[in-house]
Formats: sequence, C-alpha cells, structure tokens
Amino acid sequence: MFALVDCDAFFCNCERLFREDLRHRPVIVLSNNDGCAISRTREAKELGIEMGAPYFQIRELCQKNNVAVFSSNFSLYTNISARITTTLRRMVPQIEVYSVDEAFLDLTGLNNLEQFGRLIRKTIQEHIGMPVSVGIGPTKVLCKAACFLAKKDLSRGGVVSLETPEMQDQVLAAMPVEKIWGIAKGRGTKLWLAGIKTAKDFRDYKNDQHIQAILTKVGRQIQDELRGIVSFPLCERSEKKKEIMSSRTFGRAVFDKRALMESLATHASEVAQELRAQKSVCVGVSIYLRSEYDGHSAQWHFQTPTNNTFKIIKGALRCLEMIYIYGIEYQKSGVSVFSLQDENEHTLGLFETCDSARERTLMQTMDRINLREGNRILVSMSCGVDNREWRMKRQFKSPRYTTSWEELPKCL
DNA sequence: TCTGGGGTCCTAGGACCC
DNA sequence: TCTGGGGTCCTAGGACCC
Repeated sequence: MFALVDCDAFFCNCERLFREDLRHRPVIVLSNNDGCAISRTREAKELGIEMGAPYFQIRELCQKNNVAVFSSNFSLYTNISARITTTLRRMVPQIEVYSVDEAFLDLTGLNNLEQFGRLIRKTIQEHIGMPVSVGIGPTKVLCKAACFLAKKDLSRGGVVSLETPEMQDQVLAAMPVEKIWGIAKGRGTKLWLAGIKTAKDFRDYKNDQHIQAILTKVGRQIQDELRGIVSFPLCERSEKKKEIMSSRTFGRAVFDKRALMESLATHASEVAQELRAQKSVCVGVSIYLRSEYDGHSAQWHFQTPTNNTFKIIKGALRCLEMIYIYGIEYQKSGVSVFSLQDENEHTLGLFETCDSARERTLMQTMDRINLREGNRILVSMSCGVDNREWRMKRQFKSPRYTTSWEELPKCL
C-alpha cells in the first residue's frame, strides 16, 4: 500500500504561514510577470477563479472580494517543501518526492492505514502549519484518485483510503475519466469516443488491445494501476535532471537583438550553475524562441560538451546568431512561411512552400482537420526573423542528455 | 495592454548500418 | 522499371504532470 501526501493550495498556504490575518481570506498566487493565477485557496476557488486565469481578467473580482494577491516566491516554496519532506522521512522508511507539493509514501508493514494518514496530516499541520490531504491505495493512480476525493469532499477529514474493492468501485464510478492521473483532455477525448466515461468504465473495459492502440503503453499502464496492479513503482527520484531549462516570458514586446542576447546570457549562466551543482556535463545547448504575436517559433541546437559557464553562454549566443542568419536566409531565398488557419483564425500549422517534407505534413494536417467544402481557410504569410516582435517565449535548455565527465565518451 | 515555468516519457520516422 | 530484412540511434513533437 502507498499513500500520497498532497499539500492544499501549496503556494497560497506558504504565504499564509507568515500572515495570520489571511487565514480566512481568499488568497491567490500569480505566475511570472503577474500573468495568471497558479495557486488558489478554497475561498478563491469558490469565487470562481479558475486555475491559470489571466490576472487582468480577474483583477476586479479580486478587489471586490478582498482577495490577497501575491507574486510568486519560489525560493520560499522550495524551502517549506524541504521541511515537509524531512518530516515525512522520519515517519516512513521510503518516500518519493514527486513534486514541490507532493510525495508518495511506502506504507508496507503498517496497520490501520487510515489512522496513520490522519497522523501524517496532524503532524505536518503541527510541525509546519501546512494543511495536506492524504490518499491511500494499492497503486499510485489509486492514491491520486483517493486524494482527489479527499480534497473534494470535506466531510472525509482530508484522508481517503481505497484499500477495499468496495471503496474503489464507489470512488472510481463517480470519477470522470479525465480526472484520472495521466489522462487529460487529449486521452480523455479518445476514451470518451470509445464510450468510456468514468474511471470505473476505464478500469473494467475489457479490450486491452484497443487501449494500447489509442493511448499507447502509458494508457495500458494507467489502466493496470486502476485495477490495483502496480505499473509505476515507488522510486526515489534520481537527483540528476535529464534536461535543465531556464525560461521566462518577457513582460513586454522585445524587438532588440541585444536585449535578447543579454537575457539569454543570464539564463545560460543559471543553467550552467545548476548543471555543475548536479555534477553533470551537457552534451549541447539549444534555444527556442517564440513570438506570441504570430505564433512563429525558431530553435537551434549546438553540440558542445561542457559544464563551463562561458562556453554555454557562447553556445547559446551562437544559436541565436544562427537563428538570425537562418531567418535572413529565408528572406533572401524568397522562401515563404505559410501559416494555415481555420475560420476562427486558430493556427493549424506552419509550412514552407519549397520543402517536400513540409508539404507532406501539410497534407497530413489537411487530412486530420477534415477539410470540408465551404470551410474558410486563411493563409497568412510571413518570413524572416529580424524585426520580429519576440514576445514569448525564450527558452534556454541544456540538452536532454546530461552526464558526468567519466561517461562522456559514451554519448559523443 | 495584460494568459507561467519546469519537467518527464513515449512514439514515429529518418538516417544509417550490414 | 524493378528495389530486402533487420537492426540501432537520434530527433521532433505530442501528451501529460505540477
């Protein structure tokens, strides 16, 4: 048996720890540039503030209802998270820290699990002051389902156990399929089309091959977990990240290449620092730019096995340079980039005219969206990179494969 | 005017090899 | 004009998570 310990409205409750006066007030925490709400307390949810709601749309609502609004403070949240982890480690032999606000616990050998769940809840509340919900079950997916109910149904006191088949039946039958851990909109729609609407429908669906076909291996694993068969064992996560990214949207439109270079250098050194902290060496760097303005993006990769800040910055800047050259080359050669849009002006894809591979993609996309006669398709055109309004999203990534110097020859 | 940032895993398909 | 079979490795892109 496992347990999932999941903090309630984690970022908000971190802020509340230092503000007694906020205890009963609605609180939200905003993303970078105060763009949108990324954490809401129950009181804020009740006001109708959705996850990811743009702040400019809810500002008035917040003012009217005396909502306490915070910009995010990630170093604080990381610190609180570490304290919770330490407390949990004292209570069970093995835990897997799944994210900043969640951990799975191995409950093997324990009795009275529901009671133990309540003890965990009480301990974290007393030691740190953080409210948590606990879900207990034979697999991680079932723990998640239990936790989902623990958060939703307050009468359960924040702890739900799915130890018995009867409880599993009851909870899964009331759970829409897209609420299952690992099933979101994309997979949810596919299941819906197969007539599978609840978690119980999914668990009891007999045609495993069909699930394999529409949801691939992951879908089958999730289905097994719902049946109580462990597909995702508890694992102490490797401290070594496979990719390290630093990215931030600009607060305002950026046209200036120098400004891009400067912020790229800052990101590059952040990434390099983290890379060395985990004693890794990157295989290369890549950068990714996207203009929210017209949806165009550009990326470039550069192979450079290093952990040296200077070299990483240089690599990133070189990528940027290549993007500029690449863009300008496009203009010179007269190649146009077309974006295909539907009648609502949603971009369906970007295509170049003189590339057969892209043309194939275009055809496939046309097939996929099932063009019917009478559909209005807008084709807009743009080319080049320079003078573009780079507003969104400049990412700097160390590559997928990070390793130690000793292992380096293997990945070259 | 204003919609985050950081990750993981899987698959398809291309390039390449014998 | 015809055009094997089997394998590996890599990458882009999709889907999902918090």
